[in-house]
Amino acid sequence: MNAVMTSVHRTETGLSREQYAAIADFRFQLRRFLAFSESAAMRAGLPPQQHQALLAIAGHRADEPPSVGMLARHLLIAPNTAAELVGRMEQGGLVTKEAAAEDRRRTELALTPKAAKLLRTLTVAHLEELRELEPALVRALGGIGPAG
Amino acid sequence: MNAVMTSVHRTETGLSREQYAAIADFRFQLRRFLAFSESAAMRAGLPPQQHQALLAIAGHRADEPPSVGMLARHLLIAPNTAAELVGRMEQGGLVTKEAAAEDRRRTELALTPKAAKLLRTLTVAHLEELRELEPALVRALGGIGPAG
DNA sequence: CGCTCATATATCGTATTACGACATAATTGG
DNA sequence: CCAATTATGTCGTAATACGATATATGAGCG
Repeated sequence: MNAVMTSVHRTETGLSREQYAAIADFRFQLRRFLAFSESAAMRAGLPPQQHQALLAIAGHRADEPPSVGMLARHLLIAPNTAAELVGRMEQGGLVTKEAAAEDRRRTELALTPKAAKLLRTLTVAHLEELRELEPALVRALGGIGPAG
Repeated sequence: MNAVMTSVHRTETGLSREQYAAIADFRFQLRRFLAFSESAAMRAGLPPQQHQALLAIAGHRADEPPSVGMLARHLLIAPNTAAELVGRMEQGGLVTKEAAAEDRRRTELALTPKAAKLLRTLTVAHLEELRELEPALVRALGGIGPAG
């Protein structure tokens, strides 16, 4: 809104209660979306992180075929954690593992039909929910930067 | 749903690889921010959820004074989980508890000076980081709704 | 008023999962 | 071919959220 610093309730530290409230609200909106996502995944019978893994595999860029390490980078988890996650997903019949042809250290991943179907259902629900939550998210984000 | 279906690479299920990639990218951007936030909190000596609790308390709306239940609602956790969280924060010297005057079932919370200082530092860092990440977040969000 | 029900918080045992430390296999670079 | 690096896998541990349960307080009502 205004270029200069004219917000009310500024404390001695340079941070106003409004700024705390703006960030808190943004985090609340994030939690709302994440809670929806977790709930939807669990209702579909998937631990949330396995849903994220399926999404990362399905949405992988062509230059980086799905692998354990690719999952670790995309999900921002340690490589050994990704290996454990993939192990659970294989047990659940969601992915298949196969040593890569060029570099046999790498384990390439593929979704099973079961996983593809689950992910499709979840994604439809997420697209709808995101279109509903987007305004609140953008508004919350906007309340942080310029407005102060 | 949508009026016309014209996106490329549409699969037999009505979801394109681009849509999966768009949602995956949005989640990746969210994880980047959340990972920054967790890392910043840990570096400050705070478990991430305790940082969120401090933020919720500092940014509380005037009509709902900070309490265990208010935290549960704001952080989207069960009331007993919020009670445990507050217990850990009290042990850590971050909050003080006091039975509310009007309703002695409620436990009202207040930040200690130590917590206020930690939160201020963290918030400054978050404001800066959010201003940097905001474009990527908005772009990722925009890639979902209209573009399909 | 006394009783019952609902609400707010607290406690405890359990389950999930991410990590560090470590191990193994495969590739790379001399 | 050997040393270093990379990719994945295994195992024990730690953190924390939850369900079940308990206690205390408030609210409604005959």
